Amino acid sequence: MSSNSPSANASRGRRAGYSGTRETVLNAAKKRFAHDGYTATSIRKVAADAGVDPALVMQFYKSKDGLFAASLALSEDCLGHIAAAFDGPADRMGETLTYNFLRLWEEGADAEPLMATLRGAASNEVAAAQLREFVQARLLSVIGPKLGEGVGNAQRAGIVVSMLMGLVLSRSMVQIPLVAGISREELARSVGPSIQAVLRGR
Amino acid sequence: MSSNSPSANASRGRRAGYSGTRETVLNAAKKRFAHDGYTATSIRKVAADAGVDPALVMQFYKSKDGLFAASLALSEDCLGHIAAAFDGPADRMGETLTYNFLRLWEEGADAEPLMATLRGAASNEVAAAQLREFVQARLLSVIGPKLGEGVGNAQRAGIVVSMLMGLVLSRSMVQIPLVAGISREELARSVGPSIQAVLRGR
DNA sequence: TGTTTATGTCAACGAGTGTTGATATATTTA
DNA sequence: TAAATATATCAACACTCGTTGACATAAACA
Repeated sequence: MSSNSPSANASRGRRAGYSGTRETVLNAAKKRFAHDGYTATSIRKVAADAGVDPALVMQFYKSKDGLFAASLALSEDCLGHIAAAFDGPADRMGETLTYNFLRLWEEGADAEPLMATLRGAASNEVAAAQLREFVQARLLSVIGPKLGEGVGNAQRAGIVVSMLMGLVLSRSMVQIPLVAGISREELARSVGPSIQAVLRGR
Repeated sequence: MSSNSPSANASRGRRAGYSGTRETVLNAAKKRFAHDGYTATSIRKVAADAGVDPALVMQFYKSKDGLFAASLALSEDCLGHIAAAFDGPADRMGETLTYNFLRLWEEGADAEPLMATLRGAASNEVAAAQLREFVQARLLSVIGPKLGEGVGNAQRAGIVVSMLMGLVLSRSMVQIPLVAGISREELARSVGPSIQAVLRGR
């Protein structure tokens, strides 16, 4: 398979050509961590999924924790859609926020890292810390400013995020039929006004 | 240490005398499963916590799954306090429900089994199924009748329970300071009206 | 008494774990 | 070309895991 073109396999963003096996391994790891949790995911399984020797995974990511950390990395504009929820019509803010929050966790590039973080938090302190930091620091730094500086505003934002994570939990992890069976649109419509009420503090 | 009294160690409720080691082991298992999750909990650790040989744990509970199942068992009147929430003043139903729900997961005899179920659901299908059943069947059989038979009432009850589990998640598992730092009373006061709104369907 | 059952310990099995070092090939660079 | 680096495989290490069978003691029962 020798090609005379100098950089035939230029994968976007990588420094040089080489192979794209690193990403294949990382994608397999993201899937495993997101579906099986931290402890139940083994380097050997990830390697098998990627069709690669386990030692190569270690060579790429140093340790299981290194691979896990790489699997939890979020995209740059991860919170873009969350922030955008506050730019729409003010009276439907709660609904838009709910819809976009669920969407963030359920599809797109950040869905698997976020689910891996959530599942991992059940048995891995690093994942719990990352989720804690994601909610308390990053998410609230986006939502907070939209609420002004009223007393207890940050607290109410934390409560809202917690409740929305509860919906994610029921839908994607526990898969409670009554909640998982509803479309995002309908769910956001049902919950939106109440979310908005909590956010605004009545 | 020989005592001449014939039945010195009569543990309450057990058929005969013997020792109370079974309960000691079960309590150790509940703690481990509730704090570390299913996969990270090993029979050897539980045995060590209980000061006992691992083989004895197997003899008592047959397998790790047997021990896990026993650790998830809930008390008989587990849902009593949840039902009681609907007997108080109607205008504070959401607040009372929230308070009692959080209380159920955070203290008392059922707190550890419930947390073990929640943590276990992240990596163990049995635990996920049990949590699913607990919410969809048992919890809703208590809440549902209190809401009458309006269209979508069960769905809204499922949503409420999911959101309340989100609060538990943030407080006890992820320990997000903003949410874990609030007292149950204050949290129930903040969230109560909105919970009630979701429950009633506006 | 003797028999049965419950309680408890010990050593070991096979399997899976994260991790390492040696080694071989392919690609890039000089 | 040759040197250097990246990619990849293999076998093996020390360890933990759930589980088992043999064996010992203690209590309950006949």
